[in-house]
Amino acid sequence: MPGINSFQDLRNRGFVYQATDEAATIPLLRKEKVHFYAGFDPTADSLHAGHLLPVMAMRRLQQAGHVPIVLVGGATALVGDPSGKQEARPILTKDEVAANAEALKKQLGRFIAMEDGKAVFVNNADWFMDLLYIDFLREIGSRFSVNRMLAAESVKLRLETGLSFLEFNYMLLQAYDFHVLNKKYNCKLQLGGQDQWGNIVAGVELVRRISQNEVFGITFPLLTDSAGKKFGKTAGGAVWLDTARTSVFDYYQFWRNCEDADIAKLLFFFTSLPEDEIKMLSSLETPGLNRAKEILAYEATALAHGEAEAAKAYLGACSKFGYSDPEGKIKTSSAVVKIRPDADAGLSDLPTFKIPLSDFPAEGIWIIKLLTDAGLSSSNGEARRLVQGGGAYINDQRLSDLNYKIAKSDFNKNSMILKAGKKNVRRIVLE
RNA sequence: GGUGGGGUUCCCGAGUGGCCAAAGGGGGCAGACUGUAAAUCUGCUGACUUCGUCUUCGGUGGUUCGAAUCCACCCCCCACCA
Repeated sequence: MPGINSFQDLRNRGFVYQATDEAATIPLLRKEKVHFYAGFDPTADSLHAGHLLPVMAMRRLQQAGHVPIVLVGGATALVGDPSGKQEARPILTKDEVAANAEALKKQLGRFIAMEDGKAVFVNNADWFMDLLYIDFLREIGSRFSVNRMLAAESVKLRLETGLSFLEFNYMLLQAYDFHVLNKKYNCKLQLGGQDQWGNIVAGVELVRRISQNEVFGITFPLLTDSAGKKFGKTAGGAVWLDTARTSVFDYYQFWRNCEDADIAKLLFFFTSLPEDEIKMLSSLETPGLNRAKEILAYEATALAHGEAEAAKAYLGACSKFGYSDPEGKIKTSSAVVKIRPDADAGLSDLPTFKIPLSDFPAEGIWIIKLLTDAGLSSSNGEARRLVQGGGAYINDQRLSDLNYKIAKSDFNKNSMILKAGKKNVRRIVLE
């Protein structure tokens, strides 16, 4: 890749936490078109924001001309990676895992170009499911030292709370993945989170022992917000890429609501904006910093859900909370500048809950029920507390009457705005 | 298999017959202050048609007017031993 030093690029953007052999990886990525891989275990049917770091790194390397091998762990998900976890996960059925693998593949395709051999998609179920236990033990198991495995940080942690033999095997499986991919695709590099270090090193060593090939690994820092909490979690739990679980609007809002201290880091990781621009944006003073957050939110949302959806979310949010840079004074290469602020167009882009006109009761709709039905609270009790605590708003008027019935007169034409707290908005539409 | 220690509400963790929907902390939600930030302070935090009723303290039975608390059996986890 002439002129591009991919390793340095990753390092500059903060992706590199540890590397097995930095001195060798730098020239490798400069001189060759490298097949590299990262794995995703299909333990759920959707990725969430916490998965995105490796995805973004793969994307960057791909754009620099390297070839990502996206591995979905259809087999390893049946075992469960103990790394970085306090306790064993519930074991999924094979059917669940297979269905999840398909769903993840689809989502990953949005971030990583899959066409024309630009990327390879594999599922490790393809080589694990027919493997014979004794063969595996003899060929692979024999090359592992239990003494060494016990010394691994990820294992040590679990030695205190308990680690089943099933999970203990995970490291061998992941190492074997690397070996298979090295043999089949000449894969030379594995990426993973910081908690994957032990597994990655195991793979590097296994490949060397079996085939004498030199392969490498890079790990990413553990993403936490500045409060040290795990990244990608918010009000309703994880921030999913699946719009059925996390609406585009909420996805946008997740990024928009990041902490000041994290803005530079997040722009580096989750957007493709140039370094200089990111440094400029993240060093802006108060109102400008909010523009930086808008840009982050727009860019991240556009990647996950497309520019059109991201624009809607942007307009919806701005119509509610205001534009932080309405005159476009802040220079940015982001396509967000092309979106025309429109007086009220944004309102219709807010998450909407529809009520058929025919279902509208003559006596009105109990506010508590509507709050719950519209998804702003998870139970009537919670809705009640919300109202009692002064957190419920109808058309931006605080509502304190627990028995309030929403009447047709509360609607503007056929819509009204219902809010739980300042940020959770639902547009209620009669139709 | 033996011995000992455990399984409590989202998590950690108190509670050893009624005052227990269950202390305290964490997390979460909301309010005030703000910039849709952070920090801080305040309130809330099982469900329901909030009068009150119902479900919850590993499981199942039992004792009792009454059990998370006592008894029996069972399941699971941890430590040491084998």
